[in-house]
Amino acid sequence: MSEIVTRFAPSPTGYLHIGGARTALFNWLFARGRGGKFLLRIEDTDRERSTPEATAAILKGLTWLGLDWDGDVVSQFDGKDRHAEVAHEMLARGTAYKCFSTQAEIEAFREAEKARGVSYPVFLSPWRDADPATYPDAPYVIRMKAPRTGQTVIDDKVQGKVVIQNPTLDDMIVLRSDGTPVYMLAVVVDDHDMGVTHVIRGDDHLNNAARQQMVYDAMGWKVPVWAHIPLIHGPDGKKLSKRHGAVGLEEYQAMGYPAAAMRNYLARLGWAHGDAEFFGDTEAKEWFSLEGIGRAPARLDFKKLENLSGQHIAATADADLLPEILAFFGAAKLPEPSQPQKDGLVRALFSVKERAKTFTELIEKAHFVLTSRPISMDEKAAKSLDPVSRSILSELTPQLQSVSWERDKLESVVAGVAEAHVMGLGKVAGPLRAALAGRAVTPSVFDMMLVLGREETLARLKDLAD
RNA sequence: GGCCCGUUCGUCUAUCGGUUAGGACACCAGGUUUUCAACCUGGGAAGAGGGGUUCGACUCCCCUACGGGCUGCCA
Repeated sequence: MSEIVTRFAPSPTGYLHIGGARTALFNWLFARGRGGKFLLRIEDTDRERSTPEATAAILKGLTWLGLDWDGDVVSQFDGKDRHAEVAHEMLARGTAYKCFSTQAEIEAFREAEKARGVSYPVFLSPWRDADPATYPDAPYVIRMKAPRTGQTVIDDKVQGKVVIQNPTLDDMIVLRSDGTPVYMLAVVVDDHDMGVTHVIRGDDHLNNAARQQMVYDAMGWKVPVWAHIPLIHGPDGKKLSKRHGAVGLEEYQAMGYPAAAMRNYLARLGWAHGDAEFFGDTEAKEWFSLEGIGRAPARLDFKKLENLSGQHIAATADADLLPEILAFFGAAKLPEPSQPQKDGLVRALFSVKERAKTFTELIEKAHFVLTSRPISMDEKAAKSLDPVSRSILSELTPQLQSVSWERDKLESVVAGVAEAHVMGLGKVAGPLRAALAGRAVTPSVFDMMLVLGREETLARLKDLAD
């Protein structure tokens, strides 16, 4: 058994689409789990729509997602001479021919057929079997001489055997009149030349596979294993589009989802391994198989993503979490934290990582170490600091001055004050929370005091008294 | 229009002819609780519809409905 080679081949027409990211992930998991290679090729043969910025965005997205590719990024456009060469080889083999029909002629043919009630006009070029002696001195395209009868069977690992009737397919153009290759030819040539053994891609290419398989056959090349995966839909079940919100992968990073959670979630979208829900790369690589891919399109479910995200944040070691959080600041276009803020974050991490579902939530809860005196109060915090509460806090202050700065000691001091006023701990914790963080949603007040230290804690309480 | 693909709880899915159709997220109720989150207990919730095949169909076949894809000298 030879080595497995997969590839991801996006068009550089914008950002990295979330569906594309999943396709890339599947290819990556399949190759990496079997000691194979995962290649990256940019399908930039459409010069008008391809931009270097888009290519950069795709590489950036893949890098963030943690999908590393083997070798250099291949530009499909760079292979245009090779593609043309193959087209001419097909010509020489008699599996392709020059077609001098103009676009206007073809258009007119389609119009006429439709007017006659033919719903799907198949253009049959008059040049298919023409005598070269009759060739005019005019621009021409090279068309593949596709089989006119019989059927083409795509043996797909996800969709099963898909049968296409050959007469429904016209002789597709492989080389345009300006000598540039068409995508359908370029993919096949590139996949063959790159040694791709498994083509895992969106099922919008399922029909294309038939024509591509014809090219493989025409050139006498080995057909790769096909696996056409269903597309991802929006939460409403419709095709994913911008109105659904996040379609670009970078938006997910900006929303504060860790890459590991994205990999986990995306892997489970349209693929399953029994009841496994929460897992890391090691398991995913080991478990991933083409057989486990579902046949129906899956919808995006942000609630589930969020849940997985929270689990991953909680399960990640502090040391690994920090660089990700710092990268998040950049992705979310937040000002880079200062050194003291970073230090505070490190000390506070234990108190926030298990209660944050995203990095956005995490830094919101870590606000108490990111802010500095005087603490500004949000509305809810200000509301909890009524005169009664303030006076209770002022009673607390002297006791905190002398207590040993340990969690259980702090707890008993605060509980003691609450008891003295015949109230629950919550009645004291609320205002205390506000005093320390200026917010109503924070980690445990005791954790905050521990992180802040005696001096800062007292200073924040004292600010309130003034 | 034609061709191709799909259809299990609200969502992601398990099941690969014989199960009380399982899990996860979400939701509801209760518990725990210093806020949030987490956690514990319990609950409601599914095989699109119709025909076959079979001793027996969510699983196999056909039809319908619905959804998606393709139908370019785009990728």
